[in-house]
Amino acid sequence: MLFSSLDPALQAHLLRGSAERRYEDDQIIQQRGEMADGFWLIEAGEVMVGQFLREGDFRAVALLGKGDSYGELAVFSHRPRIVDAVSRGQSTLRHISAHRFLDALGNYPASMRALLGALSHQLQDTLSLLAGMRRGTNPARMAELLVNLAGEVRREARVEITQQELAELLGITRVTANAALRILQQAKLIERGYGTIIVRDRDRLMQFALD
Amino acid sequence: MLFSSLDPALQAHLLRGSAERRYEDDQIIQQRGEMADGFWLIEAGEVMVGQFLREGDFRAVALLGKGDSYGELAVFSHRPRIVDAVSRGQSTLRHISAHRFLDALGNYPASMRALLGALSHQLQDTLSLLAGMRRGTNPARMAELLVNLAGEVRREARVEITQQELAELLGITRVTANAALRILQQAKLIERGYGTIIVRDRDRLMQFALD
DNA sequence: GAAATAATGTCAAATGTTTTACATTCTGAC
DNA sequence: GTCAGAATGTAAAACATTTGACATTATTTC
Repeated sequence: MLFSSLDPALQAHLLRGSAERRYEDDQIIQQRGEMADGFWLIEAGEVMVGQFLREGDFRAVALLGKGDSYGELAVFSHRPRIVDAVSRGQSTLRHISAHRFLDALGNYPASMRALLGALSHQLQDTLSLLAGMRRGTNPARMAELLVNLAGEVRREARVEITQQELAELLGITRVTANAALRILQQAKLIERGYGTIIVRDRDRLMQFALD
Repeated sequence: MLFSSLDPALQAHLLRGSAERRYEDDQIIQQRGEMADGFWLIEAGEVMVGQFLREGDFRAVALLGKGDSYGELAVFSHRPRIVDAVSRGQSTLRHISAHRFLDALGNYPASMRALLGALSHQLQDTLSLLAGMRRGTNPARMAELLVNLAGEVRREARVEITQQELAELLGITRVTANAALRILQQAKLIERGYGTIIVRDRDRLMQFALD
């Protein structure tokens, strides 16, 4: 994430001047098309980033959590925002103004280099994702997604997410997502619960993703 | 593109120290996994960027032409390259060393800001593409791709590309690509030729892409 | 604890995509 | 001009995904 790549002194400076904002479940934080006046740092809770489609469907791009930042891109590019962001459950964010950010950044040349590195890294990841999109079967792509969501946890991670949300992240329907999960469960890699997926064997799940 | 966002004086400086290299049709310019020692600027010809899959298939991400640069990401992120690059027909590139680039960049703070902007813009575009990937039917996605390839041309653009390559850019098979093109032709938006697509009506094609 | 709401599990029909296969057309080389 | 190679056009079968529908189970609300 970009904010965490900044110099700690700069991070502190930005936080001092930031405003805390709370959002309720499903509340819209930013909308596509708006011009950026700053970016957000997630203090607590989770945020879904993606695009609302015409019919009201949502195509998720990422699920962000505590310590993650987002919205910096539109600040740097001076272009309208290209994704919608929605609070998932209650969340607390800090809003850091573009003006203050860009001004302060001039005094931290090392942080600019760090930003270039972090941005490049992220673009590499995204391109890799784009190239790999269609690769592999749905169960394999689902396995990869679950490994990411489960995080670093060694064994028995509990991921609190609905099958609807998983489907939106993969760009498939809930029926197909459920079928993929059933296959992973039959292989004893996960277990399906109400609003949760339990990752039983992260290592073998990761192996499965590479097929 | 990133190179073109740099200060003209910096561009000139980098070009002076660059080495010219020629590549033949289908020759591999860079491979996934290599560490970066620089980036390329395309002087003439075209370069396909994407990933070779295990079975030898190729999943294209972009088709670059004269004036475009690529390979900067791995330089900034200090990570291995994540895409393969292949010459499409003969091409002439200039290789700019990472060392020289990063050294010179320190003297051009405004260019660093410009790079942040250009990188952010590109990441925004890529995220948008990622979110839109599965959206729309194949004919609609094909229409969008052709509009991009046709460039700024007002009417009657001639795009020299095979259906196989179009399929690789969309991540579908040639059969499906052909079917999509047939539909666009039936709507009198394009015409299919041997190794070429003629865009008859760019405006309506763009309209079609939004369905 | 009953009712309302949210989420999961599953099915069948319709649709879309890939695979496989082969004929045809175009282009460049000789 | 003929031939070989490259690219296109198309069809049928196999496979995968979506759509729409409904039953079931879990959770929350009152």
